Amino acid sequence: MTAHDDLHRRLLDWFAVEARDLPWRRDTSGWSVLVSEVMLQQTPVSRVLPVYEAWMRRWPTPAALAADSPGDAVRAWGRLGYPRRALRLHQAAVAITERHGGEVPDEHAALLALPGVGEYTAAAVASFAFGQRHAVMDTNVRRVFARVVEGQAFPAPSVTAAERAMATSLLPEHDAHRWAAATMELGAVVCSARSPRCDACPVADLCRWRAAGYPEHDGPPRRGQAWHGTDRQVRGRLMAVLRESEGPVPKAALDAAWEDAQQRERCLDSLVADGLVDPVGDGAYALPGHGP
DNA sequence: AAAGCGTGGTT
DNA sequence: TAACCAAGCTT
Repeated sequence: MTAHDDLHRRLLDWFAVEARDLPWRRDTSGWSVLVSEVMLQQTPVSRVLPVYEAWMRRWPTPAALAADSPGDAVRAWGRLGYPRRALRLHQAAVAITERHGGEVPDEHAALLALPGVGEYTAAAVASFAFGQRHAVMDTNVRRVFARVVEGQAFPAPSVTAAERAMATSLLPEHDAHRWAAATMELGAVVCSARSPRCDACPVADLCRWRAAGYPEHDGPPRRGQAWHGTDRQVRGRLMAVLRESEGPVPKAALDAAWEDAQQRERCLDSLVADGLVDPVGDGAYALPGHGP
């Protein structure tokens, strides 16, 4: 019986009782898990739920999504944010249909090769859909390990080699996928960034951060993202106009979305370059249609 | 490898 | 209220 075994058992027992009943935990097919993971990138569960339900009803398989246009995906994405994720999920559906016979691949490397799938998402799908053993390191897991294991308030800005080695060494031999889900869940509902609920934590007495008296974060400043007046805000305005319209919109409709013409044009150009907007002629613009 | 990329709820 | 935060990825 090692210290790790104790940590594992407590978190797994806690998770068995406290796990939220989420739709992507009921339907753990590769497609369900992939869709949910992409939607959850930088986006809270509460906002993903309704979009996820509608999405899976409309496109129950990768082939179904691949058969519709990228613009349909972007419109269905609604206000989840980062609409390039919708584009990449559509591209992933096309790749899965063409290269993998319509089945979400179960190999980490094949998952990683899909558009919009990075290290975290590949590990998450391999774990949650296919029961494999991977270090799944999202913002929740990283914060939990930083606190419980390292005694620090927050992890480094990006994953370090040492951090990955530590997470890998903590992986249990069995039930690693459940361990991944449990540590994520703890970070999401108990060991939160702003106000951790240590009174409800199953491993509070093992936590080095707690034992050290909750020292403040001492690393490089955690940078927030500017918003007002940025290109991101302008791009969001332009996309909202296109999303809310059935078909193509005249340039004038986009011009009304932002005062500064130079910035507006730059953003429109960047959206076209990103494939999120199609110039359809006669000065009109639309969400991307089917390819040529 | 640092910076860009949406949106809205919480503090 | 401004700042922070949310199951990251890409270039």
